[in-house]
Amino acid sequence: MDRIDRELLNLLQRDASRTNAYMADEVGLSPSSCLRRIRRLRQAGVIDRIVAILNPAKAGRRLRAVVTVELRLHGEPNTRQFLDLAAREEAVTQAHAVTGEVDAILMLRLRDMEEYDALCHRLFQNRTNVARYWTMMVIRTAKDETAIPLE
Amino acid sequence: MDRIDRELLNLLQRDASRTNAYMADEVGLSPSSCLRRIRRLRQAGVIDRIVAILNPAKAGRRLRAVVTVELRLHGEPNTRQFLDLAAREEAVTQAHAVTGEVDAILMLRLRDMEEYDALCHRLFQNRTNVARYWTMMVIRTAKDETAIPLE
DNA sequence: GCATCTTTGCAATTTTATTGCATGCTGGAC
DNA sequence: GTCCAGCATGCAATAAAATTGCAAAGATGC
Repeated sequence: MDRIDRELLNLLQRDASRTNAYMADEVGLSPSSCLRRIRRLRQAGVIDRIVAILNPAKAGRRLRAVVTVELRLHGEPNTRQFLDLAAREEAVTQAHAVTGEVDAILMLRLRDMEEYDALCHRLFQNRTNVARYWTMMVIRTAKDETAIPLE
Repeated sequence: MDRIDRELLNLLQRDASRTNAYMADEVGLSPSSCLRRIRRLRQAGVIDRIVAILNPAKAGRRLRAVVTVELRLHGEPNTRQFLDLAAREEAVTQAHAVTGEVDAILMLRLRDMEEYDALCHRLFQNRTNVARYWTMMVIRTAKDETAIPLE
């Protein structure tokens, strides 16, 4: 993982649709060397995957929300069980166990409030292990970056 | 945006590194038709970009945190100012204005607690418009999906 | 039902990725 | 400092993939 690898990763994190020749030129390598480095980074698992990022507005998922969740029964197996339940939901894009006043935090992508309502019923009502939850609807997003900063 | 477009988008959201011929076969189209659809989806902005998703652990950003922020002065211009400040930070991967008990929420990717400490000083200390903030360190991530669910 | 505009598949062409191989560089042992 | 082993590199050839023109099929509006 030298300087060139980091440059390549940064390029790929911004736009992975460019040709190998372009990126080779960008980092000052021959196409073959560049390709072999990228392949190595993939096989080593540094690059997890290459994906298309959609425009949420044009894909019909306009609403975004963050939900913090306090569980009734805390501790590992209970938290895990709740997270697994949440992870199965399409609208849940991220599900984390966290430190602090709450036990878990969910990021949602919703079509409308109807979907939110239905989701709440499935995840937070009676039978589940949820004591309380707080929903924050996203008003405006100033930054939304998939790239991980490399030193 | 018919069934085939949605299938293509779903394929691309999971793995955009496959060949056009493979995806054409997957959705039952000829390579040329498939390519033209994908190009159209890109030009229409439905596909925003194609990016590499790195493995955070192997890229040296092991810590993840969610920070909720209550501002001293609420309202549009103040919120915007804070978000813009936060967005300029490398470690901030997401910055949202939200409804609820707090005004903003930040998602962080950190190398270590030292970086967290430095970030807090820059974003939350004295001169800034922050009244209080609550940090939730991510213990475990059960789901972390970039794909947007398409009906 | 007809004319028009769009999408499709095929085949040819162009571009891009991939590989073998010889060379050069790097770091460690002595 | 010198030698050696192990990699990374660039070049050129090859294989694979993307891209385009064109004619036919399909959808849309009147």
